[in-house]
Amino acid sequence: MRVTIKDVANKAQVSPSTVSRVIAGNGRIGKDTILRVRQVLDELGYHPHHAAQGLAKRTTCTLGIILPRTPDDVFSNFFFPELIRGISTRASRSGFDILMATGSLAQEERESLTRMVRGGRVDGVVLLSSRLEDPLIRLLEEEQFPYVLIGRNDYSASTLSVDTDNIRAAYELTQHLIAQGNQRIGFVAGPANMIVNRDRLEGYRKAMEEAGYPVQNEWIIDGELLQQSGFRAISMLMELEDRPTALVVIDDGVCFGVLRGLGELGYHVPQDISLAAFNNIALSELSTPSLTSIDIGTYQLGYTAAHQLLLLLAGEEKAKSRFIIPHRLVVRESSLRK
Amino acid sequence: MRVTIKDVANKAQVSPSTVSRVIAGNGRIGKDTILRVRQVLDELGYHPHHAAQGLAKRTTCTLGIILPRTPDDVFSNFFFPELIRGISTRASRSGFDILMATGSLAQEERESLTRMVRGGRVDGVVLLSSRLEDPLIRLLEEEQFPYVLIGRNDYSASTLSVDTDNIRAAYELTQHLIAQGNQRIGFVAGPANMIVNRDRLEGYRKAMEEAGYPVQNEWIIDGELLQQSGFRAISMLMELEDRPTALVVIDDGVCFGVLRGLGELGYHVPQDISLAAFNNIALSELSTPSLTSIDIGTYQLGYTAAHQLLLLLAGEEKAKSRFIIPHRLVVRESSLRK
DNA sequence: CTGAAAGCGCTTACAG
DNA sequence: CTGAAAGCGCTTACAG
Repeated sequence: MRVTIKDVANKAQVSPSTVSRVIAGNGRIGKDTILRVRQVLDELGYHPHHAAQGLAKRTTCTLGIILPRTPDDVFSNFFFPELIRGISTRASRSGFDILMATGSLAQEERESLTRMVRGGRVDGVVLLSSRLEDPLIRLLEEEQFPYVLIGRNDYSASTLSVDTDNIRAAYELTQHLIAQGNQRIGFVAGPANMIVNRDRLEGYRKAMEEAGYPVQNEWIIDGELLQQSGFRAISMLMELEDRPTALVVIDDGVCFGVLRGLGELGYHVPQDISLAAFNNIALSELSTPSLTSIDIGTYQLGYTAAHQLLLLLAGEEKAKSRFIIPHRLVVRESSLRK
Repeated sequence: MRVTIKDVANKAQVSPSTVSRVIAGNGRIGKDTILRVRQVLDELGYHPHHAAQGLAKRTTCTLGIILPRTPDDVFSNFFFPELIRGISTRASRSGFDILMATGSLAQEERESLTRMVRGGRVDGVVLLSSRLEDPLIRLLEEEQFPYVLIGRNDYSASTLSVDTDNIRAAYELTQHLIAQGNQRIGFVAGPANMIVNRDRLEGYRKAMEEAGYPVQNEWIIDGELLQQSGFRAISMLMELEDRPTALVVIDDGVCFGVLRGLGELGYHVPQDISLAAFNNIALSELSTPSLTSIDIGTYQLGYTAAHQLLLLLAGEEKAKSRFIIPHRLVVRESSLRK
C-alpha cells in the first residue's frame, strides 16, 4: 500500500539506511547514489511516515494549542482566530503543524493537555491566555514541558511569554478619554480570574487616580452580565445620579453589546456617552459609530509566540523570556468629543 | 525518562503484552493481574505514547483541517471559528484531536494537505469549503483518502458532504425582501469560484424570476471590491437611475462593510435601502441596525461533518452521503419595511 | 561511502 | 490466561 523507505531501497538497490541518509541530506553519500535514490524517490512518490519518523527521532514537529472553552460565550473571543492564524503561519514556516484540542470543562481542558503532552503528541505548547493560578500552566511546569504563554503569569517569573503591556494600554486608553474632556469614566470588566482583565482594570484605575478623578464602584460593571441579564446592567449604570460620560470596555466584542444596549435605551454614542475598547477586531472599524480601540497586534502576538517557542525548541538560548508586543491606540468615532 | 509499557511490565511482573492488553481492555486477563497492572499504571502515571501506538495500530485518532487562506480577507470568514468549534467538539468526544495546517498560497495549501495525508498524520480530513474544480478535493480523491466536505461538490457525486441548501436559503431570503415590498433587489456577491457563492446567487435569481422581477446586471456587485476600492462600488450602485431598494448580501461580514459604506454616503438602513445577509454570525444581532440573516447552523454543520466522517472511519455504512443542515431565516431590523 | 543491527514504544497474531 | 516474537516505518551509532 504505502510506499516505504524499504520499497525505495529495493528499487534503488541500496539499503534503507542509505535512503534515509539521502532524504536527511546529511552523511556522506556517493554522488551517483544520491542521484539514483532521488530518482526512485520521485518515481515512487515517497513520503515519510510522520509517526515512524517521530518515534525514531523523538520529535513531532507539532505545536499544541487548547481551544479556549467558550460554549456560548459570544463575546470577547473574536480575536482568537487571528491569534491562531499568527501562530499557525509561523509554525508552518518551520514545517510545524498545529494540534488543537478542546475542552468544554476545566477538567476536560486538563485532560486534553495531558494527552498532548504525556502522549508525546507535540513538541511544545502555546497557551492562548492565562488565568490566576492557571492549572494548565501548573501542569506544564510540573512536566517541565516547553511552552510559551500569550499573556502574563502569576506563577513563575521565568516563563517564556509574549504579551501586551495591558496596564499601560488601559492607562493610555483612559487618558485618551480624559483628554476628550471626560472626568467620570466607567469600566466594563471581564472575568476577574483572567490576568489580562485585571491588568486592564489596573491601568484604568491608575490613569484615573493620576488625573485626580475618583472612581465609583458602581461605575465598574461586569461585562458577563450583559449576556445573561440583557442590558439591565447598562440601564442601571445610566440611571445613576452621577453617571459616567465615558466607558472603557474590556473588549470590542463586549463593546458591541454595550453599544447595542445603549441604543435600545435611547442613548447615542458618542453624544451621550463615549466608548473605548480593546483588541481592535476587524469589525470595530465597520460599526456605526466606529469603535475606538487599542490595537494589540493580535496576529503579531501569535506569530511571535510561535517564533519564540520554536527558538526554545531549537535549543537557542534567549536573552530574555518576556516579550512585549507594542500596542497602538486607534481613535475612531465612539470616543470623540461630542 | 518517559514511563513506557516496559517499565510498567517490569514493576508489575508481567510481560509488556499483558500490560497492553490490560490497557486496551480486551483479551482475557486474570482478575488479579488486571488489578495489579492497573495499580502500577497509576503509580507510575503511565500514558501511552501516541506515535508508537499509531504506528502499531495504523491509526492516528486525528482529523485534519486546512485553515482557509485569508491573509487579510477580513470579510466572509467570521464563521470559520464556529465551524471549527463544532468539528473539534465532536472529534473530542471520540478522543480525536484536530491537526490544523495553513497555506497562504494555493500551492502551500496542497503541500500541507499532502503532508497530512501521505505522512499518515490524520485518519480523515474535513474540508471547510469547496471551490470549483477544487484541487484539494482532487488530491483526496486520488489518494482515496477519507474526507468530508462542508459544502457542495462539482467533482464526484458520491462525496460525503454536509451542507446548507444555499439555493433554497437565498431563495427564501430574497422572497422575504420581496414580501417586504421590494421589487428591485440587488446582490452583493462573493468570489465566483466558491460553490456556496454560486448557489446563493442562483437562489436569488430564481426568486426574482419567479416573482417576475427583472434583475439588472448593474445590481450585482462584487463584495471583494468593497475592500479594495473603498465604497466606490456601493456609491455607483446607489447612483443608478433605477437603484435597488434592497440588497441580498453574501455574508454578514461583507454586510457590515456595506452598512458602513451606505452610512458614509448618507443613506439609512432600512429606510433608504434594505439589507439581508447570510450566516448569522454573533455580531449580526448586535449591530445597529441589527442584521436580517440566514442562520445556517454553523456549529451544527461542523459537528455533523465530524460526526459523519467519524462514522465513515469506524466503517459504518451510511445510507446517504449528503446531509443538509436546516437553515432558518432570522428577521431583524435591516430588512423590515420602512 | 555504505550496510547490518538495534532501537523508538507500542500491538497482535501465534503458541501454549 | 499469558508470554515471546515479529512488526509498524523510520533513524542512527557502530563497523568496515
